[in-house]
Amino acid sequence: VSATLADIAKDTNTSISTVSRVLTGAPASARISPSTRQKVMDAAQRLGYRPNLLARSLRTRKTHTLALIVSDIANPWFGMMASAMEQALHQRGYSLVVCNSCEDAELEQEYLRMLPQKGIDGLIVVPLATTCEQLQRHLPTELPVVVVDRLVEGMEYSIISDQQGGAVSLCEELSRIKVRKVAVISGPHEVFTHRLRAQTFRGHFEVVAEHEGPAQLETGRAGWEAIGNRPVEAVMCTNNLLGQGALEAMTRAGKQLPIACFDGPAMMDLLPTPIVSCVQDVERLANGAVELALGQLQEKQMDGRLVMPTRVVWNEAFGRLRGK
Amino acid sequence: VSATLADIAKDTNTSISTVSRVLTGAPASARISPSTRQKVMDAAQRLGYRPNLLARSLRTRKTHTLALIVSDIANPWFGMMASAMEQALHQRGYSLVVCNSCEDAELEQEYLRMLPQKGIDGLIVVPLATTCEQLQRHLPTELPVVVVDRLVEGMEYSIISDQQGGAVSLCEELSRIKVRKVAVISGPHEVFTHRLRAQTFRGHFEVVAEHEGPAQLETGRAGWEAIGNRPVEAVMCTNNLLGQGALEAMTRAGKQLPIACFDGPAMMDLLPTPIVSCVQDVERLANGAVELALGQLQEKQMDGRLVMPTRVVWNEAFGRLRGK
DNA sequence: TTGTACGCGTTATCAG
DNA sequence: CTGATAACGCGTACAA
Repeated sequence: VSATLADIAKDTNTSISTVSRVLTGAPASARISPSTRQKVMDAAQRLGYRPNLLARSLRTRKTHTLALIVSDIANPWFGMMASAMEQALHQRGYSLVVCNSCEDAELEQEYLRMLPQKGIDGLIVVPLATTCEQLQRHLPTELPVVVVDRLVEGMEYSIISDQQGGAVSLCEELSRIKVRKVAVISGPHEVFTHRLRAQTFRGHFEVVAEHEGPAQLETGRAGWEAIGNRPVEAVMCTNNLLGQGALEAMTRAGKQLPIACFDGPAMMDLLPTPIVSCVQDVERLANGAVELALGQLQEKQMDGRLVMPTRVVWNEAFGRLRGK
Repeated sequence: VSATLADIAKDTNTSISTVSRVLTGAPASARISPSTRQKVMDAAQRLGYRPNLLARSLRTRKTHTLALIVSDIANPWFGMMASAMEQALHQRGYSLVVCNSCEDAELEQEYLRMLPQKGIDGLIVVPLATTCEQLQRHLPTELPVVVVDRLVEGMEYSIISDQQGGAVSLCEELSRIKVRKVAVISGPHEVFTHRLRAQTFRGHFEVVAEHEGPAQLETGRAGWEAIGNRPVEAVMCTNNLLGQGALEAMTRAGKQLPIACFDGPAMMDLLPTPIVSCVQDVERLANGAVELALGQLQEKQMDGRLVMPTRVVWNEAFGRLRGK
């Protein structure tokens, strides 16, 4: 398809190695006569030479490609994360292949098995797997892995937000508006973030209704239904999708209870329902994860467990309740 | 890192070729003695053999990897598209690398140059480039390319939604509620979809205000501001982000003019503002694009220009205006 | 300063 | 049925 080193060597009456040296521009190319170098570079230009990165990767064992595994990149939160990662990576000459585990542990394992064979330099993952053993079973031990938004015992590199801090802030905001009894709608307890957030919620309020399920819109809706006519004063959700689902169902039922959730819905300012949200700094999470992954590649000494701050925001409706 | 064909050959006292034949399971493996085959498969199992797909790709010139270039995967619409594509691809044994062109023509060119070197089997792109020449300048002519959501003169394979049909439907809905004068907020006219949609809008209504800019939230907000106190009866936007931006600004200004847009905001049902939206079937677009890309790889005969239907939906507030 | 030769792990051709 | 052997395109000791 494209000219190869051999083509250029032939064209310039030199050897492949010389051409390689010139074109890789490495220190080796320092000791090369200006004349041949010029000759080679001209020919490369003229023949439209493009290095075959596959071949190079086979040789150097570096693909300059990372993989990202998340449950579903259609989730806007993961979309933002992936976007930020891709940009950070591209800037440093890396590509990103994305994988949807679809909340399916089997599928996740399949990716875990396949990706190393494809040759990736590192892996960033928001895992379903909860143990290091499950995660690394099929991975070469020397493959850099970064766990994002989860904490997995035994995994050295991870980056998360301050879950408890954020959850506590949410609780405080609800307390401030005199809430005592809440409903908690939560993602799977096996999942780090959901478990932590729900726990914190329980510690602060009297939980008169609780619903658990996949972290999806549908669970949020079902969660609202499950409340029935119990005397809840606010609804707390452990992520954005759950919050949105609960909000939908609640609105449809003509109610406007305050909602507290993580990474709350876009455009909440336009909604009449009081919403307070603890938002994670997705960009910092993404950049941090990239940093950790690439840092491992350069065997850099780093703090392996990063914790990012969160920020609590609320919409106007909540602001009115809250006063001042 | 992992066992190679050579390792297995050594272990079983056979040759690399035999091992390869057994393990690739191709028709060639039909003529292989059951005994050696068993021996080999056992050894492969025992040594934990994993084919090095890089080496295989170098040989076969197939990477089983496609690339997707979009302006920004953080845009939920692109997120959904990417997600659907990835799932369709994974099902057929392909991976997906995603690239954000960030609405930057230079960056797009950079990806166009780099991706073929990395070895991809095909490319799916929602291009900024508007001519075939710009698009294919750096691409090997034999690389399968599918253009999504745009029409580029000279590109054989593309998949779009029925823009005019959808735009007309939107107009009809507005007409039905007696709208005559509208504001049009549009993405760049160079971009196929924005141009077509805006044109159709202009053909149906008296446009008393028009604003053009990058297809971003900010442009939507600015678009609203630009209306000033002109007598508009509805706001028409050429995509989701613009619609959302306009909606925000309008709500903040305490107005509730009807909004018509494409791929309208999530959760519009919860909003008091009347919204009518023409939604594209992202999944079908995604699956169709994958079909077209993989079809080219198998040299399948296909209709190269697919047009998908759209669907008009509205929220309750709009429904009330509209009546039955 | 430059060229030769080998290896990365596969697939594919051609003898035997 | 099986085994050498030659690619694929590139990097790099080692030799000249």
